[in-house]
Amino acid sequence: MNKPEKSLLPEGAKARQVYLSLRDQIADGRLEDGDSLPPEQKLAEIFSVSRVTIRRALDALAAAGLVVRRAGSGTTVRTSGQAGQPMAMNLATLMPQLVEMGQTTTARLLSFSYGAAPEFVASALHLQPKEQVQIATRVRSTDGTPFSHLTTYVPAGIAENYSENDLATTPLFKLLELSGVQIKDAHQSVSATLAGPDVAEALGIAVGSALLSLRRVVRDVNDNGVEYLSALYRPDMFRVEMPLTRVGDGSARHWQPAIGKPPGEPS
Amino acid sequence: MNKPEKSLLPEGAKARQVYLSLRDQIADGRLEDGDSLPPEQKLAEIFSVSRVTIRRALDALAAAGLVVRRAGSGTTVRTSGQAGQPMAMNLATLMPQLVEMGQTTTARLLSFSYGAAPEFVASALHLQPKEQVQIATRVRSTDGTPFSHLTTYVPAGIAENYSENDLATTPLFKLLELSGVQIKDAHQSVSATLAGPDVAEALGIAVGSALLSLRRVVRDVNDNGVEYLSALYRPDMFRVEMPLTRVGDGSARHWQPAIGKPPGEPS
DNA sequence: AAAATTTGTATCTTTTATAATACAGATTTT
DNA sequence: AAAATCTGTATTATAAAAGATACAAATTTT
Repeated sequence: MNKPEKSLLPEGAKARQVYLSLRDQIADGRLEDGDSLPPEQKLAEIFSVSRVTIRRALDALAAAGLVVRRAGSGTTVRTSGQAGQPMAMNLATLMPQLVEMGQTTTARLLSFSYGAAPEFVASALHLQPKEQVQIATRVRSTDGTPFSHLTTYVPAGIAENYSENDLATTPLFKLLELSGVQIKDAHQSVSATLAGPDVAEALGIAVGSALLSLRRVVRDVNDNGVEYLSALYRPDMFRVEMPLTRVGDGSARHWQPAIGKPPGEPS
Repeated sequence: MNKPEKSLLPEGAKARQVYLSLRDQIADGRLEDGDSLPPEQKLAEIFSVSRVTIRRALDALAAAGLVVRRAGSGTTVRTSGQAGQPMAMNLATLMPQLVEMGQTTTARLLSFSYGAAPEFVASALHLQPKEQVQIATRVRSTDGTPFSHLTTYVPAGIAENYSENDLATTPLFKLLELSGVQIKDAHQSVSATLAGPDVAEALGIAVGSALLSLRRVVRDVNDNGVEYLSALYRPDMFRVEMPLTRVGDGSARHWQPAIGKPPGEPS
């Protein structure tokens, strides 16, 4: 009745550690495509764990498609033929390059309510304490695979200009502008966090997976905060891309974000 | 002095899950400063685990300073008085705002060698297969606390223009320009990953912690790749900040990175 | 074709995490 | 001041992860 349950992230502490170590060696080039891993028995000695534990780690690596195992022959690294490149959000456009990639996204509304703004939202949006905000949580998917978990906070007065249904179809900042809000600027902050149970379930990933975390505060022409976004992205499906140019001369030489130009194609 | 960072996520699978869930609820505002958590017995029922497991999770939260526990009274969320804001790297300058923050960083060289470029480096830098590169791994600290783990790949011909010692004192792109390299542009890609054993040890964090991952390819005026950087940052100490402006009219309205302007102060 | 390797599978033991339960000490409520 | 709550601590039992071992099946080497 219970299927083997091929987990991408080992539950146990040691197996997980071995998995992460090998994954890192593959990711940073210490182990390259086609390289043979040491036999399981050797790995067990290297990591000072039992072969069973090594096995669990290798199972996870194989499930993730990072290695190929063949009885008698051994385990080899396989990084080519990896799942297509993750979706990219170009900083210059603030929008995922969906059109270029021929991909479409769908949104599903997980929760929708009005309530007092949490402290950090109120201060970021310059709201009165306890001011009412609309809190909506959505999951975006591409080709049926969820890749982002979005929670937005919008002052109640503004949020009343669009319907709960609109949220499932239209990007929020479009809704805001359609509502007459004059967006002036935004500030994004990117970081990383671990997936908790609810987010993990919504995104179809293991609890404790790494997530790209993006927070965005959007302000209108009067410097009133109109949107606070807390977004979590699967790092294997989403990245923030930033083309940069070196400008200026001599000691005034500095970096500047390249605008309007997509990132250089990988040859 | 800095305390040895007792953030230690629980080893066990369930305790870790509870810890992450509660931590997330605190992080995203569902639980606010001063809020009382349900008593341990209630939490055990809510999460369907034993009180012992709840206790381990709360121990970790308390060690991380996110909650305060008082016998008889209960456990309350404490987010104020938290460790100061993380260092920010402004996109517009590509440099951490160290001067403004009155902070200094030191670098420690973990490894230094020459070898064949890993495939992904070779293709990103447009190198010949097997071309020699200098591979250096450094850890940067601020006030004695390590916050980033940097691995750089530089073509051997270029790398010979500076010494191993220079690496510990000077940002790499400065060394490159001092070496006569004319940097034209760069491309950064930001994502997230989990800390493996070696990185975890170097950064003084637990294995399996979330890390901000940044990859940067720097090219010179002839479009030759001169540096490949793979950087890992502690998310509690480092963020990438991106100020953005809405420009244009009507349907041509779009986002643009704001340049030369530091992010708005949080009042 | 035989021998040596290496992965696949199975069983058993040991260790560790979790569960269940009880009660003491601190704090608040009645 | 007594009762009700809640955290702190301890004990024992059960479940899960890890270790140890043996051998079969696939592959490579000799």
